[in-house]
Amino acid sequence: MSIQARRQRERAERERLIITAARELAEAEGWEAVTTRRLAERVEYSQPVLYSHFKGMDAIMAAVAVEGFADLAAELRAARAAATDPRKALADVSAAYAAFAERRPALYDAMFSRTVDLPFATPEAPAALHAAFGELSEAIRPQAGDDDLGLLTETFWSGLHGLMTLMRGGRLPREDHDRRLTLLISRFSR
Amino acid sequence: MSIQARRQRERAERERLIITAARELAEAEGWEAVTTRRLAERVEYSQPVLYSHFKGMDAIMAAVAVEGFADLAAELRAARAAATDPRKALADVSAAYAAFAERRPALYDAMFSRTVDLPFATPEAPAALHAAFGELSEAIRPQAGDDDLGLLTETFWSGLHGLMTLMRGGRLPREDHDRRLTLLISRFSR
DNA sequence: CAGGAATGCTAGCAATGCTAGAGTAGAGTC
DNA sequence: GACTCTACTCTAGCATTGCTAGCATTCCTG
Repeated sequence: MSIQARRQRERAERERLIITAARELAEAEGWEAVTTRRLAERVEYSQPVLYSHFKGMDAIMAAVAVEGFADLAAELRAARAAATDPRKALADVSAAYAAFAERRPALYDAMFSRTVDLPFATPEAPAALHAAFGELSEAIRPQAGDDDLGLLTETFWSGLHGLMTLMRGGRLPREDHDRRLTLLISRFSR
Repeated sequence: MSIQARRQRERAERERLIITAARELAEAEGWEAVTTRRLAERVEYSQPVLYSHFKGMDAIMAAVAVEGFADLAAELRAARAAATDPRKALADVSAAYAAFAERRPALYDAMFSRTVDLPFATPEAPAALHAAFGELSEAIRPQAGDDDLGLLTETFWSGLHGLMTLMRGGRLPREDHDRRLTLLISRFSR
Protein backbone atom coordinates (compact mmCIF):
# COMPACT_ATOMS: atom_id res chain seq x y z
CA MET A 1 0.00 0.00 0.00
CA SER A 2 2.68 2.46 1.08
CA ILE A 3 4.76 1.69 -1.97
CA GLN A 4 1.87 2.44 -4.28
CA ALA A 5 1.24 5.64 -2.38
CA ARG A 6 4.82 6.73 -2.81
CA ARG A 7 4.67 5.94 -6.52
CA GLN A 8 1.50 7.92 -6.91
CA ARG A 9 3.09 10.80 -5.09
CA GLU A 10 6.18 10.70 -7.28
CA ARG A 11 3.99 10.55 -10.37
CA ALA A 12 2.03 13.57 -9.22
CA GLU A 13 5.24 15.47 -8.58
CA ARG A 14 6.51 14.65 -12.01
CA GLU A 15 3.24 15.78 -13.53
CA ARG A 16 3.57 19.12 -11.75
CA LEU A 17 7.13 19.31 -13.02
CA ILE A 18 5.96 18.82 -16.59
CA ILE A 19 3.23 21.44 -16.26
CA THR A 20 5.59 23.95 -14.73
CA ALA A 21 8.25 23.33 -17.36
CA ALA A 22 5.67 23.74 -20.13
CA ARG A 23 4.45 27.01 -18.65
CA GLU A 24 7.94 28.39 -18.17
CA LEU A 25 8.97 27.41 -21.67
CA ALA A 26 5.83 28.96 -23.14
CA GLU A 27 6.25 32.16 -21.15
CA ALA A 28 9.90 32.41 -22.16
CA GLU A 29 9.62 31.60 -25.86
CA GLY A 30 5.95 31.21 -26.76
CA TRP A 31 3.86 28.12 -27.29
CA GLU A 32 5.33 27.33 -30.68
CA ALA A 33 8.61 26.66 -28.90
CA VAL A 34 6.98 24.12 -26.58
CA THR A 35 7.65 20.89 -28.44
CA THR A 36 7.52 17.43 -26.95
CA ARG A 37 11.25 17.01 -27.45
CA ARG A 38 12.25 20.26 -25.77
CA LEU A 39 9.80 19.71 -22.96
CA ALA A 40 11.03 16.16 -22.40
CA GLU A 41 14.62 17.34 -22.37
CA ARG A 42 13.75 20.02 -19.84
CA VAL A 43 12.18 17.62 -17.37
CA GLU A 44 14.99 15.12 -18.06
CA TYR A 45 12.73 12.34 -19.25
CA SER A 46 12.06 10.89 -22.67
CA GLN A 47 9.11 11.99 -24.77
CA PRO A 48 6.89 8.94 -24.18
CA VAL A 49 6.80 9.82 -20.49
CA LEU A 50 4.82 12.93 -21.39
CA TYR A 51 2.23 10.72 -23.03
CA SER A 52 1.90 8.56 -19.94
CA HIS A 53 0.71 11.68 -18.13
CA PHE A 54 -1.15 13.58 -20.83
CA LYS A 55 -3.05 12.61 -23.94
CA GLY A 56 -0.94 15.01 -25.99
CA MET A 57 0.39 18.55 -26.22
CA ASP A 58 -3.15 19.95 -26.06
CA ALA A 59 -3.77 18.30 -22.73
CA ILE A 60 -0.53 19.72 -21.36
CA MET A 61 -1.61 23.18 -22.46
CA ALA A 62 -4.98 22.63 -20.81
CA ALA A 63 -3.27 21.73 -17.54
CA VAL A 64 -1.18 24.89 -17.75
CA ALA A 65 -4.35 26.89 -18.36
CA VAL A 66 -6.00 25.47 -15.25
CA GLU A 67 -3.02 26.59 -13.20
CA GLY A 68 -3.38 30.02 -14.76
CA PHE A 69 -7.01 30.37 -13.72
CA ALA A 70 -5.96 30.13 -10.09
CA ASP A 71 -3.30 32.80 -10.52
CA LEU A 72 -5.70 35.15 -12.27
CA ALA A 73 -8.42 34.61 -9.66
CA ALA A 74 -5.96 35.44 -6.90
CA GLU A 75 -4.80 38.64 -8.58
CA LEU A 76 -8.35 39.80 -9.29
CA ARG A 77 -9.38 39.05 -5.73
CA ALA A 78 -6.44 41.03 -4.36
CA ALA A 79 -7.27 43.99 -6.57
CA ARG A 80 -10.90 43.98 -5.53
CA ALA A 81 -10.10 43.61 -1.86
CA ALA A 82 -7.71 46.56 -1.92
CA ALA A 83 -10.19 48.91 -3.56
CA THR A 84 -12.08 51.35 -1.41
CA ASP A 85 -15.28 52.18 -3.30
CA PRO A 86 -17.24 50.18 -5.91
CA ARG A 87 -16.32 52.41 -8.83
CA LYS A 88 -12.62 52.07 -8.07
CA ALA A 89 -13.04 48.34 -7.56
CA LEU A 90 -14.21 47.86 -11.13
CA ALA A 91 -11.33 49.95 -12.47
CA ASP A 92 -8.76 48.15 -10.36
CA VAL A 93 -10.03 44.67 -11.19
CA SER A 94 -10.06 45.57 -14.87
CA ALA A 95 -6.55 46.92 -14.64
CA ALA A 96 -5.44 43.76 -12.86
CA TYR A 97 -6.98 41.65 -15.63
CA ALA A 98 -5.22 43.70 -18.29
CA ALA A 99 -1.93 43.56 -16.41
CA PHE A 100 -2.19 39.79 -16.14
CA ALA A 101 -2.75 39.45 -19.88
CA GLU A 102 0.18 41.72 -20.59
CA ARG A 103 2.57 40.21 -18.11
CA ARG A 104 1.86 36.57 -18.95
CA PRO A 105 0.71 36.47 -22.56
CA ALA A 106 1.44 32.80 -23.19
CA LEU A 107 -0.44 31.76 -20.09
CA TYR A 108 -3.32 34.04 -21.03
CA ASP A 109 -3.48 32.49 -24.49
CA ALA A 110 -3.72 28.98 -23.09
CA MET A 111 -6.54 30.13 -20.84
CA PHE A 112 -8.59 32.23 -23.22
CA SER A 113 -7.40 32.12 -26.79
CA ARG A 114 -6.02 28.74 -27.75
CA THR A 115 -8.37 25.88 -28.41
CA VAL A 116 -7.91 23.52 -25.49
CA ASP A 117 -10.01 20.59 -24.44
CA LEU A 118 -11.56 22.05 -21.30
CA PRO A 119 -15.14 22.64 -20.15
CA PHE A 120 -15.74 26.36 -19.83
CA ALA A 121 -19.29 27.62 -19.74
CA THR A 122 -20.54 24.71 -17.64
CA PRO A 123 -20.58 23.74 -13.97
CA GLU A 124 -17.76 21.26 -14.74
CA ALA A 125 -15.41 24.12 -15.55
CA PRO A 126 -12.37 24.41 -13.28
CA ALA A 127 -13.24 25.90 -9.92
CA ALA A 128 -10.54 28.54 -10.27
CA LEU A 129 -12.18 29.73 -13.49
CA HIS A 130 -15.47 30.17 -11.67
CA ALA A 131 -13.59 32.04 -8.98
CA ALA A 132 -12.01 34.43 -11.47
CA PHE A 133 -15.34 34.97 -13.18
CA GLY A 134 -16.92 35.58 -9.80
CA GLU A 135 -14.43 38.33 -9.04
CA LEU A 136 -15.35 40.07 -12.26
CA SER A 137 -19.02 39.62 -11.41
CA GLU A 138 -18.68 41.17 -7.99
CA ALA A 139 -16.70 44.06 -9.38
CA ILE A 140 -19.38 44.91 -11.90
CA ARG A 141 -22.42 44.07 -9.78
CA PRO A 142 -22.94 47.68 -8.62
CA GLN A 143 -23.29 48.66 -12.29
CA ALA A 144 -25.77 45.94 -13.21
CA GLY A 145 -29.03 47.80 -12.70
CA ASP A 146 -31.82 45.70 -14.22
CA ASP A 147 -29.45 43.69 -16.38
CA ASP A 148 -28.71 40.04 -15.72
CA LEU A 149 -25.44 39.92 -13.77
CA GLY A 150 -24.13 36.82 -15.48
CA LEU A 151 -24.74 38.15 -18.95
CA LEU A 152 -23.33 41.53 -18.01
CA THR A 153 -20.17 39.93 -16.66
CA GLU A 154 -19.76 37.86 -19.81
CA THR A 155 -20.19 40.93 -21.97
CA PHE A 156 -17.81 43.10 -19.99
CA TRP A 157 -15.31 40.28 -19.92
CA SER A 158 -15.59 40.07 -23.70
CA GLY A 159 -14.70 43.72 -23.88
CA LEU A 160 -11.60 43.23 -21.76
CA HIS A 161 -10.62 40.13 -23.70
CA GLY A 162 -11.10 41.86 -27.03
CA LEU A 163 -9.02 44.84 -25.97
CA MET A 164 -6.13 42.65 -24.89
CA THR A 165 -6.10 40.23 -27.80
CA LEU A 166 -6.47 42.91 -30.45
CA MET A 167 -3.75 45.01 -28.89
CA ARG A 168 -1.40 42.09 -28.49
CA GLY A 169 -2.02 41.05 -32.09
CA GLY A 170 -0.98 44.50 -33.25
CA ARG A 171 -4.54 45.43 -34.24
CA LEU A 172 -4.82 48.27 -31.72
CA PRO A 173 -2.16 50.87 -30.91
CA ARG A 174 -0.62 50.26 -27.53
CA GLU A 175 -0.33 53.88 -26.55
CA ASP A 176 -4.11 54.35 -26.27
CA HIS A 177 -4.71 51.31 -24.14
CA ASP A 178 -5.45 53.16 -20.92
CA ARG A 179 -7.91 55.46 -22.60
CA ARG A 180 -9.74 52.54 -24.21
CA LEU A 181 -9.92 50.73 -20.88
CA THR A 182 -11.30 53.85 -19.19
CA LEU A 183 -13.83 54.22 -21.97
CA LEU A 184 -14.97 50.62 -21.65
CA ILE A 185 -15.44 50.98 -17.91
CA SER A 186 -17.30 54.26 -18.23
CA ARG A 187 -19.72 52.76 -20.76
CA PHE A 188 -20.39 49.85 -18.46
CA SER A 189 -21.00 52.14 -15.48
CA ARG A 190 -24.39 53.52 -14.67
CA MET B 1 6.48 44.06 -73.99
CA SER B 2 3.17 42.33 -74.63
CA ILE B 3 4.68 38.98 -73.78
CA GLN B 4 5.91 40.24 -70.45
CA ALA B 5 2.52 41.73 -69.83
CA ARG B 6 0.83 38.41 -70.51
CA ARG B 7 3.23 36.65 -68.19
CA GLN B 8 2.61 39.15 -65.46
CA ARG B 9 -1.11 38.69 -65.98
CA GLU B 10 -0.83 34.92 -65.79
CA ARG B 11 1.28 35.23 -62.68
CA ALA B 12 -1.29 37.47 -61.06
CA GLU B 13 -4.05 35.04 -61.95
CA ARG B 14 -2.15 32.19 -60.42
CA GLU B 15 -1.57 34.20 -57.30
CA ARG B 16 -5.29 34.82 -57.01
CA LEU B 17 -5.82 31.11 -57.57
CA ILE B 18 -3.51 30.29 -54.68
CA ILE B 19 -5.20 32.77 -52.37
CA THR B 20 -8.65 31.52 -53.26
CA ALA B 21 -7.63 27.90 -52.82
CA ALA B 22 -6.09 28.69 -49.44
CA ARG B 23 -9.23 30.48 -48.31
CA GLU B 24 -11.53 27.70 -49.49
CA LEU B 25 -9.39 25.04 -47.90
CA ALA B 26 -9.26 26.98 -44.63
CA GLU B 27 -13.00 27.62 -44.62
CA ALA B 28 -13.71 23.97 -45.36
CA GLU B 29 -11.30 22.30 -42.95
CA GLY B 30 -9.63 24.99 -40.87
CA TRP B 31 -6.19 26.55 -41.13
CA GLU B 32 -4.39 23.56 -39.68
CA ALA B 33 -5.46 21.67 -42.81
CA VAL B 34 -3.88 24.25 -45.09
CA THR B 35 -0.45 22.74 -45.67
CA THR B 36 1.89 23.64 -48.48
CA ARG B 37 1.48 20.19 -49.99
CA ARG B 38 -2.30 20.17 -49.99
CA LEU B 39 -2.43 23.72 -51.26
CA ALA B 40 0.03 22.97 -54.04
CA GLU B 41 -1.93 19.89 -55.04
CA ARG B 42 -5.12 21.92 -55.11
CA VAL B 43 -3.76 24.55 -57.46
CA GLU B 44 -2.06 21.80 -59.48
CA TYR B 45 1.46 23.12 -59.06
CA SER B 46 4.39 21.96 -56.99
CA GLN B 47 5.14 23.39 -53.59
CA PRO B 48 8.07 25.61 -54.62
CA VAL B 49 5.69 27.60 -56.82
CA LEU B 50 3.96 28.84 -53.70
CA TYR B 51 7.27 30.25 -52.49
CA SER B 52 7.83 32.12 -55.73
CA HIS B 53 4.65 34.04 -54.94
CA PHE B 54 4.73 34.25 -51.15
CA LYS B 55 7.41 34.28 -48.53
CA GLY B 56 5.73 31.42 -46.70
CA MET B 57 2.44 30.15 -45.30
CA ASP B 58 2.09 33.25 -43.13
CA ALA B 59 2.19 35.51 -46.15
CA ILE B 60 -0.49 33.41 -47.86
CA MET B 61 -2.68 33.76 -44.81
CA ALA B 62 -2.06 37.49 -44.79
CA ALA B 63 -3.19 37.70 -48.43
CA VAL B 64 -6.35 35.78 -47.57
CA ALA B 65 -6.96 38.17 -44.68
CA VAL B 66 -6.70 41.20 -46.98
CA GLU B 67 -9.36 39.68 -49.23
CA GLY B 68 -11.50 39.16 -46.16
CA PHE B 69 -11.33 42.81 -45.13
CA ALA B 70 -12.99 43.76 -48.39
CA ASP B 71 -15.78 41.23 -47.88
CA LEU B 72 -16.40 42.39 -44.34
CA ALA B 73 -16.41 46.05 -45.33
CA ALA B 74 -18.98 45.35 -48.03
CA GLU B 75 -21.27 43.48 -45.68
CA LEU B 76 -21.06 46.15 -42.99
CA ARG B 77 -21.72 48.86 -45.53
CA ALA B 78 -24.78 47.02 -46.83
CA ALA B 79 -26.12 46.58 -43.33
CA ARG B 80 -25.66 50.23 -42.47
CA ALA B 81 -27.16 51.41 -45.73
CA ALA B 82 -30.27 49.30 -45.24
CA ALA B 83 -30.95 50.58 -41.73
CA THR B 84 -33.51 53.31 -41.23
CA ASP B 85 -32.57 55.05 -37.99
CA PRO B 86 -29.20 55.42 -36.22
CA ARG B 87 -30.07 53.13 -33.34
CA LYS B 88 -31.05 50.34 -35.72
CA ALA B 89 -27.96 50.98 -37.83
CA LEU B 90 -25.66 50.16 -34.92
CA ALA B 91 -27.61 47.01 -34.13
CA ASP B 92 -27.65 45.88 -37.75
CA VAL B 93 -23.97 46.58 -38.36
CA SER B 94 -23.10 44.73 -35.16
CA ALA B 95 -25.27 41.80 -36.20
CA ALA B 96 -23.62 41.78 -39.62
CA TYR B 97 -20.20 41.72 -37.97
CA ALA B 98 -21.23 38.82 -35.75
CA ALA B 99 -22.77 36.96 -38.66
CA PHE B 100 -19.59 37.35 -40.67
CA ALA B 101 -17.49 35.94 -37.83
CA GLU B 102 -19.90 33.04 -37.44
CA ARG B 103 -20.29 32.26 -41.12
CA ARG B 104 -16.61 32.47 -42.03
CA PRO B 105 -14.63 31.62 -38.92
CA ALA B 106 -11.39 30.69 -40.66
CA LEU B 107 -11.39 33.90 -42.64
CA TYR B 108 -12.19 35.87 -39.52
CA ASP B 109 -9.29 34.25 -37.69
CA ALA B 110 -6.84 35.19 -40.41
CA MET B 111 -8.09 38.76 -40.23
CA PHE B 112 -8.30 39.29 -36.49
CA SER B 113 -6.93 36.43 -34.44
CA ARG B 114 -3.97 34.79 -36.09
CA THR B 115 -0.61 36.49 -36.02
CA VAL B 116 0.00 37.60 -39.58
CA ASP B 117 2.60 39.96 -40.94
CA LEU B 118 0.34 42.89 -41.81
CA PRO B 119 0.25 46.55 -40.75
CA PHE B 120 -2.93 47.20 -38.82
CA ALA B 121 -3.14 50.29 -36.67
CA THR B 122 -1.25 52.47 -39.15
CA PRO B 123 -2.04 54.39 -42.34
CA GLU B 124 -0.29 51.60 -44.29
CA ALA B 125 -2.99 49.15 -43.25
CA PRO B 126 -5.03 47.67 -46.14
CA ALA B 127 -7.58 50.14 -47.46
CA ALA B 128 -10.38 47.61 -47.03
CA LEU B 129 -9.56 47.36 -43.34
CA HIS B 130 -9.90 51.12 -43.00
CA ALA B 131 -13.18 50.86 -44.86
CA ALA B 132 -14.55 48.23 -42.50
CA PHE B 133 -13.39 50.20 -39.49
CA GLY B 134 -15.01 53.28 -40.97
CA GLU B 135 -18.35 51.51 -41.23
CA LEU B 136 -18.19 50.64 -37.57
CA SER B 137 -17.23 54.23 -36.79
CA GLU B 138 -20.17 55.68 -38.66
CA ALA B 139 -22.54 53.24 -37.04
CA ILE B 140 -21.47 54.24 -33.56
CA ARG B 141 -20.91 57.96 -34.22
CA PRO B 142 -24.38 58.97 -32.99
CA GLN B 143 -23.53 57.39 -29.63
CA ALA B 144 -20.16 59.06 -29.25
CA GLY B 145 -21.13 62.09 -27.22
CA ASP B 146 -17.97 63.74 -25.94
CA ASP B 147 -15.87 60.63 -26.43
CA ASP B 148 -13.22 60.37 -29.12
CA LEU B 149 -14.82 58.55 -32.06
CA GLY B 150 -11.73 56.56 -32.97
CA LEU B 151 -11.18 55.31 -29.45
CA LEU B 152 -14.86 54.54 -29.05
CA THR B 153 -14.88 52.53 -32.25
CA GLU B 154 -11.83 50.59 -31.18
CA THR B 155 -13.39 49.85 -27.82
CA PHE B 156 -16.75 48.79 -29.22
CA TRP B 157 -14.99 46.69 -31.83
CA SER B 158 -13.05 45.01 -29.03
CA GLY B 159 -16.35 44.11 -27.42
CA LEU B 160 -17.65 42.54 -30.61
CA HIS B 161 -14.39 40.73 -31.20
CA GLY B 162 -14.27 39.43 -27.65
CA LEU B 163 -17.84 38.17 -27.83
CA MET B 164 -17.16 36.26 -31.02
CA THR B 165 -13.82 34.75 -30.13
CA LEU B 166 -14.84 33.70 -26.64
CA MET B 167 -18.03 32.14 -27.91
CA ARG B 168 -16.29 30.34 -30.73
CA GLY B 169 -13.66 29.04 -28.34
CA GLY B 170 -16.39 27.53 -26.18
CA ARG B 171 -15.82 30.07 -23.41
CA LEU B 172 -19.30 31.58 -23.69
CA PRO B 173 -22.59 29.70 -24.13
CA ARG B 174 -23.95 30.09 -27.63
CA GLU B 175 -27.57 30.33 -26.61
CA ASP B 176 -27.14 33.71 -24.91
CA HIS B 177 -25.29 35.34 -27.77
CA ASP B 178 -28.14 37.60 -28.88
CA ARG B 179 -28.75 38.84 -25.37
CA ARG B 180 -25.06 39.61 -24.87
CA LEU B 181 -24.93 41.48 -28.16
CA THR B 182 -27.99 43.50 -27.21
CA LEU B 183 -26.44 44.26 -23.84
CA LEU B 184 -23.20 45.43 -25.42
CA ILE B 185 -25.05 47.75 -27.78
CA SER B 186 -27.25 49.16 -25.05
CA ARG B 187 -24.22 49.94 -22.88
CA PHE B 188 -22.56 51.72 -25.77
CA SER B 189 -25.69 53.74 -26.53
CA ARG B 190 -26.37 57.05 -24.93
C1' DC C 1 17.53 27.54 -85.91
C1' DA C 2 20.80 27.91 -82.02
C1' DG C 3 21.68 30.46 -77.23
C1' DG C 4 20.10 31.83 -73.05
C1' DA C 5 17.14 32.96 -69.45
C1' DA C 6 13.16 32.23 -66.96
C1' DT C 7 10.37 28.75 -64.77
C1' DG C 8 8.63 24.63 -62.56
C1' DC C 9 9.80 20.12 -60.89
C1' DT C 10 11.97 16.19 -58.14
C1' DA C 11 14.22 15.14 -54.17
C1' DG C 12 15.66 16.07 -49.75
C1' DC C 13 16.52 18.44 -45.01
C1' DA C 14 15.47 19.34 -40.30
C1' DA C 15 11.83 19.40 -37.16
C1' DT C 16 7.11 18.21 -35.63
C1' DG C 17 3.52 14.98 -32.72
C1' DC C 18 3.04 10.56 -31.55
C1' DT C 19 3.83 5.25 -30.98
C1' DA C 20 5.62 0.39 -31.12
C1' DG C 21 8.52 -2.66 -29.07
C1' DA C 22 12.71 -3.68 -26.60
C1' DG C 23 15.12 -3.45 -22.37
C1' DT C 24 15.49 -2.86 -17.28
C1' DA C 25 14.59 -2.02 -13.16
C1' DG C 26 12.18 -3.35 -8.76
C1' DA C 27 8.24 -5.68 -6.27
C1' DG C 28 6.13 -9.94 -4.77
C1' DT C 29 6.57 -15.15 -4.00
C1' DC C 30 8.47 -19.48 -2.64
C1' DG D 1 18.01 -15.52 -0.48
C1' DA D 2 16.87 -16.85 -5.49
C1' DC D 3 13.31 -16.32 -9.00
C1' DT D 4 9.41 -14.76 -11.69
C1' DC D 5 6.71 -11.26 -13.22
C1' DT D 6 4.88 -6.78 -13.50
C1' DA D 7 5.47 -2.01 -14.30
C1' DC D 8 8.03 1.37 -16.17
C1' DT D 9 11.21 4.01 -19.27
C1' DC D 10 13.95 4.39 -23.26
C1' DT D 11 15.56 3.87 -28.14
C1' DA D 12 14.14 3.98 -32.61
C1' DG D 13 11.01 4.98 -36.01
C1' DC D 14 6.69 6.64 -38.72
C1' DA D 15 4.12 9.97 -41.16
C1' DT D 16 3.77 14.78 -41.74
C1' DT D 17 5.17 19.59 -41.47
C1' DG D 18 7.52 24.15 -43.76
C1' DC D 19 10.96 25.17 -46.68
C1' DT D 20 15.07 24.85 -50.20
C1' DA D 21 18.82 23.27 -53.42
C1' DG D 22 19.69 21.98 -57.85
C1' DC D 23 18.33 19.83 -62.07
C1' DA D 24 15.08 19.79 -66.46
C1' DT D 25 12.38 21.76 -69.40
C1' DT D 26 10.21 25.17 -71.86
C1' DC D 27 9.84 29.30 -74.18
C1' DC D 28 11.48 33.86 -75.83
C1' DT D 29 15.30 36.35 -78.31
C1' DG D 30 18.49 37.26 -81.90
